[in-house]
Amino acid sequence: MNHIKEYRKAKKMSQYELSQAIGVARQTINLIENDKYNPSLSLCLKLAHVLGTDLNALFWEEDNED
Amino acid sequence: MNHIKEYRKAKKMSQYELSQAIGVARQTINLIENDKYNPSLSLCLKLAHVLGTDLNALFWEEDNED
DNA sequence: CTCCAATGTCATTTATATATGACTAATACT
DNA sequence: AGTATTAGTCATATATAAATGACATTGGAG
Repeated sequence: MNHIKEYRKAKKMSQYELSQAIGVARQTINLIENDKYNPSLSLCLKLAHVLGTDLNALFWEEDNED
Repeated sequence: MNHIKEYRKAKKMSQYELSQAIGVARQTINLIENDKYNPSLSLCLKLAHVLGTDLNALFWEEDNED
């Protein structure tokens, strides 16, 4: 799971607005928020910048490896 | 630019060893280290785990606004 | 120097991220 | 009640990440 939706809501943006700000399709945002697939690094970087945060805040889970 | 090569060298791993540890082809590691393309988030996460670091350390550049 | 491991690179193929258009289901507002 | 906006989802098409096999180059060790 990622935290895109939380950060997007905090910015009071719709999926459409976020998609336009980044330059991707609305469906792409929707699929990523719902973990339907696996965005590219460059898209992750754009998301982090537009949402005013960083990669770890959006995508990093400190997991235990067992 | 990313910092994969530095972290890989710090672990004294070859591109091949890193690729095997992650489960991708050696060429994939090579291309990513040389910024030839744009890895997926899941691959970035695996890299960070195997290299004992996190997403920001490997891929985040804090751009200053001046 | 030779030998070998590590790296860079190329061409081809396969898997999948992303785009596009459409439709439905909520949610919000009058 | 309605209408508009937002969000979830589907099917199809395209771009590109990643796999594979091969070959050339570099760098280090003997």
